[in-house]
Amino acid sequence: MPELPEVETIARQLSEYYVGKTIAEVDAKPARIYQNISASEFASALKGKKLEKINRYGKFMYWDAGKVYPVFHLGMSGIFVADKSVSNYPGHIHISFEFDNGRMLHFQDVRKFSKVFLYHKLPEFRQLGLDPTTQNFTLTAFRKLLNLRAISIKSFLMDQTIIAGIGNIYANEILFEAKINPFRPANKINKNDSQKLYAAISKILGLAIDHFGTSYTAYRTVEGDSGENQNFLKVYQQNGLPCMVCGTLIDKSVINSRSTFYCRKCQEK
DNA sequence: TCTGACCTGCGA
DNA sequence: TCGCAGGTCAGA
Repeated sequence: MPELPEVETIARQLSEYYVGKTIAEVDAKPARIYQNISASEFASALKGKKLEKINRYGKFMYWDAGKVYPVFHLGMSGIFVADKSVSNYPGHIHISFEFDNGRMLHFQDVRKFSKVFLYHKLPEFRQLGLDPTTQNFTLTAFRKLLNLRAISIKSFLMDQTIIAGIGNIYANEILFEAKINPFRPANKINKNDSQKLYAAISKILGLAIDHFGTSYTAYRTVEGDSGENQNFLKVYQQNGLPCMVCGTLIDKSVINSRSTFYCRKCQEK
């Protein structure tokens, strides 16, 4: 599910509602989502802890709960809901937090592809590449990364060890914005196009954050609302519809087993 | 570098 | 009933 804009939206809402509050109770049901800890250990480690800060790196969200750091990757269908009444699938709630102000927070994942970790020091995410919302993501750094890889530019954008946070929806939208064919090898992107691509990454992700993310299927905000960015998509799931720029019908293809949407005219090879 | 598996719900 | 879906990773 969620790519960088959706995780950012959730992190911002959780910060607003829950930071500064103490976790009074944790009900963590055993599930395969726990990676380095059991559900019961996760619950007992967090009970009584004050939620100091909520951060995000790429598609990972991590909490600072006073020397305890739970880390969440939301997989394809993981969401946080403020109240069970806003959940479409209450039977798929895996963790429930009760805060000292009486407010509840539930973690739900229908498909159970999420991952939950717990660390006792600040996580560093060394296995991940640059987060495009950080200061380290410069045009110079981006061009260096491009030159190193012969894989398709779409695969490049979605490789979390190169750039952290871009998934299938935004890879398609970013390439359309930059007018670059998704099959082009990353190391064949020239100087002019690398500049356009670099700008498109920030623009598309920024707009999606402004629109509270894209709700194509499972994603909802903490309050159970849909995001709004699905109303602004130009190519993702638009196959067979005319391109907004030139009118050519949007094409659908497959790259690395993932649906790929692009305009053959605007994004010529 | 690519494919299939993981899991469940939905729409054609 | 079947194929597909925002992701990741092991294994070929």
